[in-house]
Amino acid sequence: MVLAEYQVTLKDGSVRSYPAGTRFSDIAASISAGLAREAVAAKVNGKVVDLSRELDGNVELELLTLKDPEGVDVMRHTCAHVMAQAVARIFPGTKFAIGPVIENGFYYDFADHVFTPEDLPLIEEEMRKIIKEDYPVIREVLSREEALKMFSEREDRFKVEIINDLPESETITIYRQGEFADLCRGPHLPSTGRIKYFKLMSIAGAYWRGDSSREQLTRVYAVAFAKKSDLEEHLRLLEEARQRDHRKLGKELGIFMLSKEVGQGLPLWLPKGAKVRRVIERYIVDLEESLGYHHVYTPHLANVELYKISGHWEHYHEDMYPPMQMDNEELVLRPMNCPHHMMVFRSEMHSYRDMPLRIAELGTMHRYEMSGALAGLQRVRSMTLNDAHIFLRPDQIQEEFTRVVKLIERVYKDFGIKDYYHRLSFRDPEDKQKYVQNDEMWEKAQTMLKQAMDDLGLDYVVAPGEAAFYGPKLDVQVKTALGKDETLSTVQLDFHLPNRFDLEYIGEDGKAHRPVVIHRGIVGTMERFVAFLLEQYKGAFPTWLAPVQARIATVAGDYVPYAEEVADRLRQQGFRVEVDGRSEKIGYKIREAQVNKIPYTLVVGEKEQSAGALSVRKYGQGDLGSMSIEAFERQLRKEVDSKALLVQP
RNA sequence: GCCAGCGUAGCUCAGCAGGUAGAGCAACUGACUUGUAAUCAGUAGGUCGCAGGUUCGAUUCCUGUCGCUGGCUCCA
Repeated sequence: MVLAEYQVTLKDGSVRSYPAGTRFSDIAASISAGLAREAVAAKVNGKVVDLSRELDGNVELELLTLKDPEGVDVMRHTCAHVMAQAVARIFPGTKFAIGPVIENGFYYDFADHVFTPEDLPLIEEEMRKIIKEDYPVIREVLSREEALKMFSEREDRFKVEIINDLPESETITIYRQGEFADLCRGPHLPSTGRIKYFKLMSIAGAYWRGDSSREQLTRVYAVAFAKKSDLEEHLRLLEEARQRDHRKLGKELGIFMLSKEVGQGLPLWLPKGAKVRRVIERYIVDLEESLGYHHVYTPHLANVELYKISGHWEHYHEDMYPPMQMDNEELVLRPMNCPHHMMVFRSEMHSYRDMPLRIAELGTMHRYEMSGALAGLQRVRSMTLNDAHIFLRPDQIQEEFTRVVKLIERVYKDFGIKDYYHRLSFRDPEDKQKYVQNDEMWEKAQTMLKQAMDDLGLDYVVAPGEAAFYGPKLDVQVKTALGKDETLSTVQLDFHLPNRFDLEYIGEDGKAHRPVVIHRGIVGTMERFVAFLLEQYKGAFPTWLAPVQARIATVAGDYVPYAEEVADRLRQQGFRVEVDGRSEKIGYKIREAQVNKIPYTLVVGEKEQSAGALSVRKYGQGDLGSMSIEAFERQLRKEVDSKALLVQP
C-alpha cells in the first residue's frame, strides 16, 4: 500500500512533504538535530498538539520550543501533572480535581488530604525525582465507558463528573507518565525530563467548579519557567510587590490604621493620610464644580423604606448592616448614596432645560463585606465614594457619558495613572433573567457605550455578565501591587431607579418624561484610591499630594529659629512644612526624611542662615545645591501646580 | 462566609526537646553642636491576641474564640 504524502508548510514558508502518519517529532528531527532536541510541542494549523501526534493532512506547522510562550505553557501543564504524580506518591488516597495553566505557572486542586506548607518542599523533592526519572508522557484515547470505569475504580469523583459532563463528540484522552495517569486533553511535553524550573508557592482553598455551595478543595499554586533567570526575576518582582503593598507602606508612613477594637474593615485615617485625602477631595470637588456638578451632603443613615423604594433592600440587604429600631423608624446604614440623590432630584420640579442635572457627594457608606474579602484600604466596610448621579434626557446619554469618560482621562493624567484598561460590562446574553427586563434598552445602551468609546478613540474590552442588574457600565480597571484586578472608576447607566422613584421632568411638549440616570465614581472610593496611589507611587506621593512637602533639617541647634522662620513663611503660602531641630547629626536627619519619602529636605546651617538661603535636597534626585528662599518657593509652587511626579530613587 | 497558615515590646523579628522572655530600630534621659542616608552611653517598655484544658509547671501541647495573611466565593 502506498501511503499518501502530505504537504507541510513550515514557519519560514518552506513546504516539505511527508508520508501520512509521520509524527511531528520526526518532522522536527528531519529539519535539524537542534529542533529535534528542543521541540516540546507542535502547533498545527494554529492548534497546539503533542509531538507524538501524526500527520493526517496538509498542514501549516510550527514546532514549539521553550522559547515560545505556548511551549512554556505546555511545560507548565506537564509540570502540573508531575505535581499530581508526586502528591499521589506521597499522600496516597488524595483525589484530583483540575490542574490548569495560569499566568506564570499552574495550580492543581486536590481533595481528601489536608495540605500544610511543610508539605510543599516534600512535594517539590518528589517532583524533581519524577523529572529526573524522565518518564515519557503518553497520550491514550479512551472510550467514555473505559474512562468512567478507570476513574470510578480510582474513586476519583471529580474526574467522573468531568467525564459525564463532556459532550458526546469529545474525544476522551488520558496522559500516562510512569505509574501515573490523568484525565487530560493535553497537550504535554514528550517526557517529564523536559521540565525546567519551578517552585510551589502557596496553598489555598478553592470551591469545586467555583461554586461556594459545593465541596471545598485544596489548591496548590506553583510557578514554572523555562529559564532559571526567569524564575528568579519572577520571585524578585513578587518581593518588590510586597514592598509596595499599601498595607505595609500605609503603616510605615502613618497613612491609616486598622484595629479590631475599632472593628474589622473600619479604617482610621491618621493625620498624614488625612492630609493626602483632603488634597484629593479638594481637587476633585473643585474640578467637578467647575464642570457643572452640584455637591450635596446627605446622611449616612436612612429609613429602610428608602431602600425598599430603590429596590436595594430586596437585592442587596445581605450586604447591608441590619436595621436599627428607633422610635417608629427602622434605620439602616446606607450602603450607597443613590437613593438619597434620587430624593434630591425629586425635591423640586425639573424642566428638560435643567438637564443634565449633576448631583455629587463625597458620600460615606457602609457595606457588610464578607470578612474574608477585607484587605487593608482596598476592601473595607466603611468607605467614602466620590459619587455623582447625573439625571439626563435619553437623547443626552451619549454626550454626557463621553463627558464623564473625558473627566476620568483628565483625572488619571493628573495623578499620573497610566496602567489601566476600560472594561465595558454588559449583561450576560445567556442569563437575561438576572437583569432588568427591557431588551431594547439593553441593546441600545450597550451599542451606545461602544460607540462613545470608539468615538473617543479609547480601547476597551467587553465583559459579558459584568453589568449591574439595572444597566451596562464602563469600569476602569487597575491592578494592585499583588496583581489583582480591581475597579477604580465606574460609569453606570441606570434605567431602573428613575422608575422606582417615579422621577420625571417636564419636556418641551409640556408633558412629564422619565429621566435616565448615570451613576459615576471617578476617584472611586477615597480608601481604594489612596491605597492604589500608595502602591503606584511606592509611598512617594508627588509633591502636590505629599502629607509633608518639605522638612527643614538644621545642622545644629543654633539654626532652629531660622528654620522656623522659613517654615512659617512657606506655611503661609499653603505649603506643608516641618522643622527637624533635634540634636542629631545632619546625616541622620536626612536619612530619616528620605525613609519617610518627603519630597524636599531643606538643610540649613551657618551658610544658609547668613545668605538667607536653603540647601535643597530632593527625594530620588539627591542634593540640588543651595538656592534662595524665593527661588525655592517658585520651584515648589510650580511643582505643586504642575502635579509633577517624583523621580523614584 | 469557607479552606489553610500566622498572632511574642510602638515597628521588624529571635525564642522551634514545656521550667514565668530576648535583639535591632523607635521612645525617653544624658553627653556630643553636628554639613547631605544611621554619634555614643544609659533608661524604660511585654498578663507572649483572648478564654478554657492537659501538666507540679504552658509563650511553647490541646480545644474554643478574636484578629491578620494567602486563596476561593462575593463585589449594586
